[in-house]
Amino acid sequence: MIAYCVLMTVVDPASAALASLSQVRHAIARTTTAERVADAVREEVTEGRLRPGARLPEQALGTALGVSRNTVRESLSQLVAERVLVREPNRGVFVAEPDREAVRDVYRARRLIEPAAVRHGEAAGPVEVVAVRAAVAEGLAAAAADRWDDMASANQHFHRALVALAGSLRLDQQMSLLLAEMRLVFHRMPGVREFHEPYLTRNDTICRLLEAGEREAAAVEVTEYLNAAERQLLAAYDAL
Amino acid sequence: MIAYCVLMTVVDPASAALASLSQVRHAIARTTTAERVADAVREEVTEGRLRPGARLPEQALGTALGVSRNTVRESLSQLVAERVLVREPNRGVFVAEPDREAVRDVYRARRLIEPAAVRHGEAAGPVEVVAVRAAVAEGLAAAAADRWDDMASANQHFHRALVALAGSLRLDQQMSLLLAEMRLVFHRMPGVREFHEPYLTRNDTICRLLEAGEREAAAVEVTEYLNAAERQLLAAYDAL
DNA sequence: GCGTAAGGATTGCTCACCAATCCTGCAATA
DNA sequence: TATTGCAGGATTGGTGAGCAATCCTTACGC
Repeated sequence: MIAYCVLMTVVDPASAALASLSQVRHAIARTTTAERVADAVREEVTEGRLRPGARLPEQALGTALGVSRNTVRESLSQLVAERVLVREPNRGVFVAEPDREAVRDVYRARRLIEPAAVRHGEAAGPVEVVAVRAAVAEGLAAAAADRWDDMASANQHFHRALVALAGSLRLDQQMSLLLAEMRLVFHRMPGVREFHEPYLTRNDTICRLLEAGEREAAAVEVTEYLNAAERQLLAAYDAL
Repeated sequence: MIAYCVLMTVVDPASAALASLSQVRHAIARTTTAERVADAVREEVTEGRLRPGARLPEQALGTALGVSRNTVRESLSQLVAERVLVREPNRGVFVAEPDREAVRDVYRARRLIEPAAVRHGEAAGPVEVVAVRAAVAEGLAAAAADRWDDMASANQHFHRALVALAGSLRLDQQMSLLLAEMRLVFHRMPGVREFHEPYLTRNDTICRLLEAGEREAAAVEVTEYLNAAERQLLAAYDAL
């Protein structure tokens, strides 16, 4: 296999270039209708225009988006798999309402993944650390401009950048799912600003440690960050 | 919300009992046809009866399983999301053929998750360690009886049990996806027996360390295990 | 050998339809 | 009063036919 590729490179350099193009094929490939519908619904949910618990009737969605009910069904199934929506058999699909246990479970996973990525991530090169710094800057800028929604997004970018230190596409995708679920948690409670603001300086601290190469210290800081965030969220649930 | 539940308990104990029943609701819920089709296809793939690269025409599947093409499409979409199948737009869906890079990516993720679960898992109680021991015993028994397929399954149970030490349902599911992908890797190459057998004693070693409470040492052992397995698989790819 | 056109097969998607299930409201009953 | 029973309407789960677009194959012409 490898020998074959090498051979091709020797014989015909252009072929190798073409072969590498096949990796971006999915980018060229026209997005399917079902995907676009799923993207649209997902955005409505993550942006908070569809609140947790809201019902999504297939017929209504179909006519609203100008696509058939079958296509809608396909999209909804995908979002159910992503935990953005929940299907209740013979009743319909609803925007998920993460409960206390969901929060605890998500944080158990995050406490495992994020510090480990910071501590032992195999792709923690300068480029990846720069991405972390960029997310921190994005958050500070958004806060300075009073754009609180953007600050929340920047915070997600920060955590995504931390996991990216592991250099695993599959882990990145898993993290995206967890963060999408966190968005739903935030939409269930008030005070997004109050929640995220204190973490701006924490993010900066973690990033500085990373830039200084002190990964163990950074990992410890991440763990404390996550513990504090979980405590705060659970307390908010109690007060609900 | 919480106050309301407590109130109900005080006023009417039977209501609390009924409320607890809602937690097993999903167990009652009749499985949908699309799900069953997905399960069937997934099993065909993981059992190796559908080889990597095999094509799955929607029409043929539908008539073979006695369901409509729409239902088949829904099932296939789900399996594509699980990475068991790959969809090539306007061409069809195929059993995935994990390449070298897929193997490297999966192992990057596993090297992050598994040692971290062993090292810092928050649910590493006696019960969970017993589950690890059970998987080790299962593998030894299968090997003693020359049931090599069962030994491979037992090995997967072992790694699932390691991740279960973290106590996160979401992490468990992510691990299931990674292991399903590994099954496809094994089906692409010969010598399942030769590959798995040497790891029986390693599994036992890791389990002993866990039982002795030496989690750090166990985690190091898991890391070396994964490194060795990845090297062996990549070498097998080169020889392909 | 290489480009190209015709033909067939499959996918992506729509539409119309039906049975089963669920929800609602209302009457009947204890 | 509170529960039970029961039409009715709405929604879901699933089917089948059908059509345009795309892809693959093959044959043809140069």
